[in-house]
Amino acid sequence: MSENSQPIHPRKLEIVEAAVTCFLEKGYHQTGVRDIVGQAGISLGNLYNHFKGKDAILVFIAEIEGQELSGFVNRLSGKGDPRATLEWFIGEYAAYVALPENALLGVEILTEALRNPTIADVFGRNRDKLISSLSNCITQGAKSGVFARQVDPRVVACLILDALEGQGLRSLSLPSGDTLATDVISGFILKGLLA
Amino acid sequence: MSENSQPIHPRKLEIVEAAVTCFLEKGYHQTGVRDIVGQAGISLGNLYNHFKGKDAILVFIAEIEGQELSGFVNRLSGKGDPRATLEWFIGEYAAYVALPENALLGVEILTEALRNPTIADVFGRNRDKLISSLSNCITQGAKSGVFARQVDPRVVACLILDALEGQGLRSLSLPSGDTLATDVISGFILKGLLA
DNA sequence: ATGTTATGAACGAACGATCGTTCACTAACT
DNA sequence: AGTTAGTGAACGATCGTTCGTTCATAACAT
Repeated sequence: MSENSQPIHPRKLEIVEAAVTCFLEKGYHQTGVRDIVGQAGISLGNLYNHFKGKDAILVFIAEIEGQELSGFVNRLSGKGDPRATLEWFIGEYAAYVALPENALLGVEILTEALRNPTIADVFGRNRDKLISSLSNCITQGAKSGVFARQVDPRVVACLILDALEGQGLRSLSLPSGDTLATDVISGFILKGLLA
Repeated sequence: MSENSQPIHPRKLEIVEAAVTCFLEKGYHQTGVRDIVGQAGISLGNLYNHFKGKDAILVFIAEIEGQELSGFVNRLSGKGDPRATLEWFIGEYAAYVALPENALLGVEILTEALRNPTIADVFGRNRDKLISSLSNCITQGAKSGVFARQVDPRVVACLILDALEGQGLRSLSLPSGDTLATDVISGFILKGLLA
């Protein structure tokens, strides 16, 4: 992990924040660096004092996203009751990906990762940590007999993430956060998971 | 549905095919019209004799995708045994979205639909038909007692689609088509669905 | 049959706009 | 004096689109 050997320049965070705003509104490729510096209220050249280029901004954002996910990873890797942990995760992660910012940025990073190796690297590492810890939680539940033993827990973990993220993406087109859907998904997953 | 009142100009299909090739390789926004006409082996101006603009090509592709999905919709809406129909659907749709062309084009259209109303319209209609027919199949199964009655079949239908499409997208990074994963997903869904 | 007109596919130069990036320069603070 | 943050003009490239034009064929009139 890239430790904060030196605290991040505040201006750099301002730029990131402005970039996020633009990426959410127009998407990564539709956003020009001039949009970003305009939103940040700085000059064009100054952006390059803090970032090597446009790409580096998205990489930085992806890394931040990874840090945000570490909260989930830690709890999933903890020694708590697997079923309670999983139920907690589903609820919290559903809420997390239901935020437009997270849903939109997530899909933006995902699609960019399809063709941009640098992004793919960061994204892949973040995702692998999440899948592994979730998969591990399922396995722990199986060992204690609460969950059914899965042939491939990682596939189930992916299914859970896909379902929650898909719902998060879909909630963008809906008036308000549909908590009902989350309950339905949570119930369905638990039924499929319980021994 | 827009019936083929007049057969489509062969050249138009050549352009679409070239565009698909480019979109798969570079993505929609990263592809220039010059890339497309280069791939198609035609002149720049000629493209505009067949399409109003770059946007119209993607709309056309989305419409074709909708036609391809109608096979699934028809069978799901049929009167066959719900469980057999569902199992068939999962297998076939998993195979469908495991094709890189379909997986990549799908996510390309989805992300474009997030901000492009025209694309959102076509995409939304196609998706709604698929969700409705799948949801209907689940409901039929519940009526005949094979499936558990769902509070919201549409949410479950979305979950199924998300799981399959997510796996399809993930299979892009894998060496070969992972049929094991499909079986795992299929088993998990059925377990959650059966009465 | 022959000349005339109409059609529409095909072309590629050119347009104005915007792209990401660089660079020479200034201002401020060590 | 040296370092750092900041500026915006300028660069070459590329963007999607428009335009005037060519040309082979089709339709029609004589």
